[in-house]
Amino acid sequence: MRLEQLEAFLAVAETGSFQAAARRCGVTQSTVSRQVQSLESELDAVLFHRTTQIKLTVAGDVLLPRARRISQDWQQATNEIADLMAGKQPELCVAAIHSVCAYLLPTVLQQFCQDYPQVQMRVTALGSDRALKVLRDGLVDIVIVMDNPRLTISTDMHVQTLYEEPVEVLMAADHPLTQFEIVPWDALTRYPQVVFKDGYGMQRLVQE
Amino acid sequence: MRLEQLEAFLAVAETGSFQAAARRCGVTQSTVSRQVQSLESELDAVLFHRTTQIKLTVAGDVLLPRARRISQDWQQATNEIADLMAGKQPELCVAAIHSVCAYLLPTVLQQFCQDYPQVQMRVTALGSDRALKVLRDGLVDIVIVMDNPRLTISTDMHVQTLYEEPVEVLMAADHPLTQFEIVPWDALTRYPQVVFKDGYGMQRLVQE
DNA sequence: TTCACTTACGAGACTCGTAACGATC
DNA sequence: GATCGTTACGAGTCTCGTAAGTGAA
Repeated sequence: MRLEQLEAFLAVAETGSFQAAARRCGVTQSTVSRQVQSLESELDAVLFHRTTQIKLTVAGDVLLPRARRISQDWQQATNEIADLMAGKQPELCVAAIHSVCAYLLPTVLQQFCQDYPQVQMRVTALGSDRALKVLRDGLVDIVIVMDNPRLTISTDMHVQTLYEEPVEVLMAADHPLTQFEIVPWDALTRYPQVVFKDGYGMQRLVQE
Repeated sequence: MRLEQLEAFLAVAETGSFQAAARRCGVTQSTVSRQVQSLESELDAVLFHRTTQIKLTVAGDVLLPRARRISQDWQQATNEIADLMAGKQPELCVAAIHSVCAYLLPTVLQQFCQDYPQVQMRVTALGSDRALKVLRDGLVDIVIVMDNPRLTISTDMHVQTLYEEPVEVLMAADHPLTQFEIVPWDALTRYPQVVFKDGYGMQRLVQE
């Protein structure tokens, strides 16, 4: 079944004439005629009494309401997706870790708001764990967090790597770790550290 | 939009795999792939994340429920019409004038019930006017009445001539009208007659 | 290498508009 | 004769399965 056949059928049913239907669909009468015929042969049923004035048969009568709903559903789906693509989604909720909110997001958001002025933006700064939870709960549309191997195996969300970032250690000038150009993890574990509290990606990273 | 494209989309969305979808639809994977691509290009939106495991995009998520309903609607329409054609209409209500009920219907009904044993028949004997009224009210599916020119111009019902029937005049052997081979209408009007009461086609015929 | 999706290709089917045809008024 | 639906025809498009290509694990 092709949608145009259904539209042709609807047009004929509603105008009561193949010619008028053809005008409405922007095609030739012969095309409308053939489209309706295709439909009829697919359903194996005559849909119209082709007398002087076109009238629906019983089968046509059965098809009419369903054809209407199918046409509407498709149109609605088309429109919604077109709106989605055009960025007319009414609201976009973003959660991101504090560092991203502070340094990365401002310029991006400015550009985004310029490109899609219709979209209401909502931005929240959250720790990685909490951000993932609200994403899973559907409270936000996207989150920007530190990479976490458990994410990539999760089946119900889509993960995309934005950029790589070196993790740096801040210490006193006479600290023993200054001997390293690149501090190994096991060396790091031998000294007391100041890190984020539980629920933050960095904390999880160091802990592991 | 073609229905098969929508079915392919649904199959992929529900099985999570193009291959499984192809098996379900009874076609090649490449066909499923192309059908989904057609849909995507028509909607101008990507419907699936084609990573290791197939996941719906936001657009795909929007389409899914509508696609389901369209598919169901079409299937239901198909089934209903097929049932209709197979004569599985649960009930057929017929109204006919008394003469037809007495002489014509019995053999026809017997044949019909043999051909379509699933159909519940309801037959009512009514005068022409009353029969037309119950037809218009949707209380019966078809009526068999005497021809009436006002019927053929009526827009909301379909009229089909079944057969022609001579109208005969019954009179005493010594009645003046016996002189005619065919009694003219204006001669008939000059004598008192016994006819049906109001609301019967014959009465209307004579009156006019 | 395997597995899964995409793409290239050629055969066949489909669809369209034009135009001829048929029926009805 | 005018109007309206159907049918024939040829050009162009689409769709399919097969088979080769591509990318990830």
